[in-house]
Amino acid sequence: MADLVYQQVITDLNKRIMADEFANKKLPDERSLSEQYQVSRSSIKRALNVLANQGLIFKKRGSGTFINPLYLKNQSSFKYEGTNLGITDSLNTEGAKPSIQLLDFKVVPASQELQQDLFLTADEFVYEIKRLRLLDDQPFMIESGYIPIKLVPELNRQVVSGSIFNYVQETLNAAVTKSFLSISADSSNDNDQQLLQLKPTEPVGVMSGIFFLDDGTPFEVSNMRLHYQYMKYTTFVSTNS
Amino acid sequence: MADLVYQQVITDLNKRIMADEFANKKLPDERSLSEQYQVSRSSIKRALNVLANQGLIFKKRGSGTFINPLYLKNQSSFKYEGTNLGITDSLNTEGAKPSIQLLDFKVVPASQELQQDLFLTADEFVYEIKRLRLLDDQPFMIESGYIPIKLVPELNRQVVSGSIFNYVQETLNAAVTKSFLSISADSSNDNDQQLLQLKPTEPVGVMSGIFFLDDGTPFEVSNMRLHYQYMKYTTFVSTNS
DNA sequence: TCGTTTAATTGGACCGTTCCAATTAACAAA
DNA sequence: TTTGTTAATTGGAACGGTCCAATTAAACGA
Repeated sequence: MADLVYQQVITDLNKRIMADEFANKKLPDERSLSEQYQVSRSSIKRALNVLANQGLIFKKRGSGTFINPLYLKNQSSFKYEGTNLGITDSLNTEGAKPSIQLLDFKVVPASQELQQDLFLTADEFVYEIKRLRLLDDQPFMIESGYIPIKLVPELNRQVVSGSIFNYVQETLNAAVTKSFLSISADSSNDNDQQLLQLKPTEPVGVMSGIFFLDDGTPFEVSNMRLHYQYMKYTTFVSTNS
Repeated sequence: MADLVYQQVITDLNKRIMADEFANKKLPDERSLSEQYQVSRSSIKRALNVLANQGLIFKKRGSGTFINPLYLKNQSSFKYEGTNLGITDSLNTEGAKPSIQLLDFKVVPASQELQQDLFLTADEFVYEIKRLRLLDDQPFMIESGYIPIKLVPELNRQVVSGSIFNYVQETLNAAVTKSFLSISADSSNDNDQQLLQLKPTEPVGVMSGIFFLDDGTPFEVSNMRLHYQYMKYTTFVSTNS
């Protein structure tokens, strides 16, 4: 994680910024940083671009590079800081203990939509995994996942009761690092209300998507219905990537 | 938009991919592309990186660059394709005519939170702009925006009844290109139900954030409550940016 | 003092190269 | 044919350089 030059620069600059080392909210110019870190200006630029895309700094040609004082307020329920995109590692638990309750686990034929999303033919099968996720015994997410059996032939109840992505990373040596993610809202249905302890007027947040392995293989189609108070997705949007 | 070398490569590759020119789902290697386009491999890499971060292609060292066949399904309510992040230009209207109904427009002292988010002092003022957005006369979003008066001293009811970001872009020559965005869900309150024509059990999607000018100046704090059927935020998440 | 012109600063785009790591293909040996 | 080794392919990281554009600072003249 930290053997790359530009990654090291990122890490160090992050520290220095958080330590308020740049009191005037302005970073040294790129040529000076290049000198300081004894790396090429290209690597400095690469590091600064990453930070800029996170909203931590703003760059202004002719003027300089400035720290965004509002970066701190950026606290989401999801962090995406681990080595994969699994909920287990991405969730901002804030001290609460996460747990998983397995609701259902079986093998079913791939529906038409699943065939399309997971590159399967009509005669192939998928695991159907329904789980309830909790934080300190408070349920907050109903998760329905579909994974081709051919990708993980040896999935069992025990594995599925824990972090599937971490299991895959250890056994198959393939990380789940990318996904299409769609976020929406919906009224709670009877099942939601019962499992998530919601009143009929209280809604759920919906996060659904397709998760990919690093090589682009679609690994899982997932549908997550969250207690509305637990869904907060925060991001930094920039048009000039 | 298209005078930059790597942008041109992006545009052209996009076309070729959409035209299904690469039937085997594999792009030429970077060195060949460099030759084809008569640009450096660095520029090719830059272009491919953008496409990879959009989820359009996957790159695999030693193997090649491959097209993601699932990219098409990626249709969001929001596109972020214009020159700024305004709703007016970002909304996927699908043929419906967008309109704005001005609910309230006044100048108020900046609250403590607004002072912090917009870099204001206690004696400064902000516009408070409440608007209802519609698509073909169907209301779908209640928008509450707060903009420092010092940034746009001449805002009036007519401007505020249209696209504020476009107005700013034309008059101040400053584009709104970046924002922190937070997405969540909430039960609908009386006001929501009345304005958005919702039943008590039907929820709203909430999108709130801070919008910045290109130079990093916080321009607007916005709170948007959407009819739940109109909120669909789709994105591509990748851990190795 | 004020406004204008000129120079210095600073990030942006792009080039072309070197070395490397992961993967795949080719080849040779059993 | 199968298996193990070697070579070629392909993307990744990093360097260091050129030229440019936006901005700011300095110098200058009225």
